[in-house]
Amino acid sequence: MPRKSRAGSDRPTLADVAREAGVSAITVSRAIRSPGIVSQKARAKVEEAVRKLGYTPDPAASALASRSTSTIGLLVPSLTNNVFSDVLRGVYDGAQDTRFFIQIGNYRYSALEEEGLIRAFLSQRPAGMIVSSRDQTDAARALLEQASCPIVQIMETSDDAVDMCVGFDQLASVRAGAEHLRACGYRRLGFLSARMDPRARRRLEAFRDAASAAGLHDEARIVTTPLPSSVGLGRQLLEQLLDRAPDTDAVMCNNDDLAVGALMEARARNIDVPRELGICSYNDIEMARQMVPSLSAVATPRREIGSRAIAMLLAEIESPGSVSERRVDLGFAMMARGSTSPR
Amino acid sequence: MPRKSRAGSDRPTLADVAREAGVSAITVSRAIRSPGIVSQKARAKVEEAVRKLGYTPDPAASALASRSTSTIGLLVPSLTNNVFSDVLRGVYDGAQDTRFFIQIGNYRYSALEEEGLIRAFLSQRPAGMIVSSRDQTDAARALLEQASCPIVQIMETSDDAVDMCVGFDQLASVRAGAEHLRACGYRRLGFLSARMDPRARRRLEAFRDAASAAGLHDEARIVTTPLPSSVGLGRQLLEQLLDRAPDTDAVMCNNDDLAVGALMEARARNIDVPRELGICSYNDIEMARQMVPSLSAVATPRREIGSRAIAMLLAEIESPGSVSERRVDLGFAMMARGSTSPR
DNA sequence: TTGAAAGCGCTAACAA
DNA sequence: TTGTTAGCGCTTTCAA
Repeated sequence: MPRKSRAGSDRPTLADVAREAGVSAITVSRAIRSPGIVSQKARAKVEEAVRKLGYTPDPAASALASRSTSTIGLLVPSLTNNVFSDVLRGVYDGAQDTRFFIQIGNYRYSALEEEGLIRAFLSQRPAGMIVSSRDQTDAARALLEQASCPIVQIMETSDDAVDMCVGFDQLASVRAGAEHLRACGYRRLGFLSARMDPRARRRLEAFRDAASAAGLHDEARIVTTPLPSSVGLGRQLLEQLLDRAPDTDAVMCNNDDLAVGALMEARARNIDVPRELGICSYNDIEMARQMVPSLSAVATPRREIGSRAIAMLLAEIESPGSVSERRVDLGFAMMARGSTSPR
Repeated sequence: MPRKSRAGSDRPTLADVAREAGVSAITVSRAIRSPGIVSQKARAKVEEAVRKLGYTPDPAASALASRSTSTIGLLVPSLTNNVFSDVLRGVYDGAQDTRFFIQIGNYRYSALEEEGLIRAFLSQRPAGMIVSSRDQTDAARALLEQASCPIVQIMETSDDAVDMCVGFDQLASVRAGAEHLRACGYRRLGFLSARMDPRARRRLEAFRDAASAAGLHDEARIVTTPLPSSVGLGRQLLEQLLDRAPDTDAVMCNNDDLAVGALMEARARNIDVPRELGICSYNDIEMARQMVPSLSAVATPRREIGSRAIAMLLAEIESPGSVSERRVDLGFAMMARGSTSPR
């Protein structure tokens, strides 16, 4: 049966708008996408027709014809983790008022799930991708390398980025924390860490190195677990640490949840922080700063990472090759507060 | 250095797979979408060809031809708020291993932004939508009512849901908190609330009603601010409350951040919790439970809301009309802990 | 500056 | 069970 308006979709199409405006479909398309290249008159007629019919473009048709979408994929290992909610915020704020949509994929700290998501996202021909790890499977890495859209890897700076990267030196940041504790005069340093994903593992390594270099390494004071991080877990880990090595005088925590938990456990045991026990947190989410005593912390630029990543991506989408600084180090800061003090 | 320019159309299509397998395109399509309806032999040939060519379907083409996508839109007012990160987790876990994708829209507590997002999402012909508010603009509400996909409104139970809803009785939950404080013997009840979106406002109203009914209402003890909630803000709000009404003996907080902040401020001022000041939190995220003393709280079923919402949606997408319980009340629980005590 | 024609890659509808 | 045909609504190309 020849062309005839199908039942079901009463939604106006580009052709309907064209008819209404008395121009061709392609003129409507141009008037919408690049108003600058059509005449004033045509544009006005199109705008009027669009308004009158309540026309909204069909993104699927657009994607099919143009072979590109307005989707930006964002892959994160966790949605509960406060770290990533800050990154998310930076990304979403940066994408606000652009034609782009953020689509989040949560791979739950599984490299295999991540690979599946990368595959699925790329099949949509995204305008760009932001990925949170540099620990992809080989297949995932290959997919990213073959991708035809710009890609930003976030959280770490690395020399072997697929395309662009923005983050900070994770190892140096942990060393700064250890050094802070040492400089305060603490000598029996513990380390608490949950969920040993590759990044957490590298940070633990960095702590070992730093402690060793200072002659303060004691493996008995390193307490880790594969469980996901939480405040309650921080309490448990400190308990374990103190069972094993009661004379520990300071503890570095691999994230804020654990540090808050450690602080609470210390309080429950009437251990004086910072006098009897120094606590240094990692990431520095707002809550950590508001504890009593306020937690000293290695502050990481999570939100900035998100906003910088999306900015780089948008610039690169706009004009490929325009981003000259393709490897951005946003640094970190050691915030000395009440939970540690010179002794 | 610019990244690779235009992608070649080297990507295999359905037609390529069909040629390789020696069957027609539609058979490939069927073998992929509903393997059950093609012969064993054809299926095997198709699977082999798919593997050999590394074929991935193009979702845009599929969406255009079938007039439907595998996208599920999820609209939340905030990404930082812990409340919604729990909901997100429930939704994502439920969508895991299905063919559906979750696409999040963050309307940042703005009804106007929400309307824009609803419009944008619906133009994509989503398979379903989950929306977090019942306070849409009239236009947004109209869009939802005309939508041709199932819709779940979450967080509150309401009688005028657009389609389905899952949540709990927000007003009763706050009344339960107020009643708990009264039952403990507290008599001069305060209330702290940040960001007065419509839901927060309704909860404040419910608190006023409950306090009034118990003869315990005192407007001077109600401290609110339009600022977004944070632990630091909880500290400030308690400070304001105690400036205004120093004899306040208990405080209900409109969420956990504020309650933790209030607890910290009390600690900084050496106010004994629960003896001198009772604190009741709202939502009950894990952190609240781990404080010292542990925070009493009205626990809300955030994760369950997410998983139930996605389950209802998937069922309804699968077979429209199959969900009989279209209005689900998941309840709440008053958790009495150390931050309040009978006196 | 505008338009006509030709698909983009897939699926609905019908036919065999 | 399998295939044929005709689009889905848009953008690309090329021409005017």
